[in-house]
Amino acid sequence: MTEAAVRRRLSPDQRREQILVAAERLFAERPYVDVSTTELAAAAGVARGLLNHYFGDKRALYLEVVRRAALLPALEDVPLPTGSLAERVDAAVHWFLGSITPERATYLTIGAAEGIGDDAEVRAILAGAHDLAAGRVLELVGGDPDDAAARACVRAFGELARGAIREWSRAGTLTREQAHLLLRESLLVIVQGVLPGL
Amino acid sequence: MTEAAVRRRLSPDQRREQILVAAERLFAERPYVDVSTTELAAAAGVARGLLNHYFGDKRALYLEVVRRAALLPALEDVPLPTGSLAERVDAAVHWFLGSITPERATYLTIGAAEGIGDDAEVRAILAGAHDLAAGRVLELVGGDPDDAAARACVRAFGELARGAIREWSRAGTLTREQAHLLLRESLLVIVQGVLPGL
DNA sequence: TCTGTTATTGGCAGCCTGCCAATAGTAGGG
DNA sequence: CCCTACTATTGGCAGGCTGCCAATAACAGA
Repeated sequence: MTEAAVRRRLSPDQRREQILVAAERLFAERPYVDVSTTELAAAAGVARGLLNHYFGDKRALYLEVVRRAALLPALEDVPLPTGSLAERVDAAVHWFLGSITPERATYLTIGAAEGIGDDAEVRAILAGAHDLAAGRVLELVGGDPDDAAARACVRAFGELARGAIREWSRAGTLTREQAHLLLRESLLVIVQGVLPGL
Repeated sequence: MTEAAVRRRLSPDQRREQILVAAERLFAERPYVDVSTTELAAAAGVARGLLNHYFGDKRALYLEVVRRAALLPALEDVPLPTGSLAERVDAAVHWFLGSITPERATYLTIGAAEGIGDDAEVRAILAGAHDLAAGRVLELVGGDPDDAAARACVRAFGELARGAIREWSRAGTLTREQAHLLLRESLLVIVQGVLPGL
């Protein structure tokens, strides 16, 4: 590849974004250790040292990528639905399923293929993002977002939701309708059969 | 520590086991990259080169540890319960919750705190173990283990189960009874409200 | 055009990993 | 009891990767 060897000077924000985009792609398709900083720099069309300049070290860059990927569904806002409980539950499920588009597929690889290893910082990032999404769902279905136990239940439901979405969107073992059915019925019974009994 | 510097010669099986035990501990409490082979060897009381001799490379050792940890609950067998559907569901949930003892806590860190990164081999290991557990649950509740869609639903339920167990056993945000209630009601509605509608 | 600012680069030093030849426990035969 | 063959085990070498830092060169403003 006869790359443009001319050194161009971008604004820090642009350069930062450029590096993050390249890093997100590489980190998503291969495990952390298999992606070298040399490779990251090449993919971003940048000298290796610049990664350290902008992010400190490789790990910090990685954490930034994880943060952005994890927050994807939680960021978009959705109008609070009205109607019966069944309708609000359906709307919540619809939102969650719809928030996973092909170009957001990176979200699905989160925590799905890594092994053991207790990384406190990564755990905090994921926990925060998942909790945010859980709070959103709890609002949508008309629950109390300040009820710690209820929130924990919905966080656990989030695991079910991500699992179902992976079965549908990656494995192809469920259709979207089947995933929707699974999540709707489960969330409904949680809201009206489990939360009151806590 | 004035370690026993005497070089002792063990049987390959013993040495292998000794290394695996040490590696499981280290890999469980810190991310892969932060655990050096030097450290692994020291923890096992062994020269660094011996790791390569027994496992090939660091990654292979790691995969072996993941494999053992992931298979923990799936390995123990449980008698098929009899009685009503509700009773069988309850028994299945009880088995899953009971399979997570403190000394098996490593199981809970699986896929819970690492970030993104699509590792095909790790994914295959985890998928196999989770599918095994799903098949077990499907048998316990009297479903058809050969129904691909049903199996996918129960695999997704497995995610909920691991999430609930983490909320209970690690975060402490749910009591065991609450986790049990959540899983029982969810599994019940899946078996009788979702699976028939596929 | 020139100059100051700072985005960007290239190379150095240290650590980690995989490999391999050398070493030394240990069992079994004499 | 000694000695030898087998092989478990070690230590060091070479290559690659990472973090750091001083040198360089775009670009804006005067």
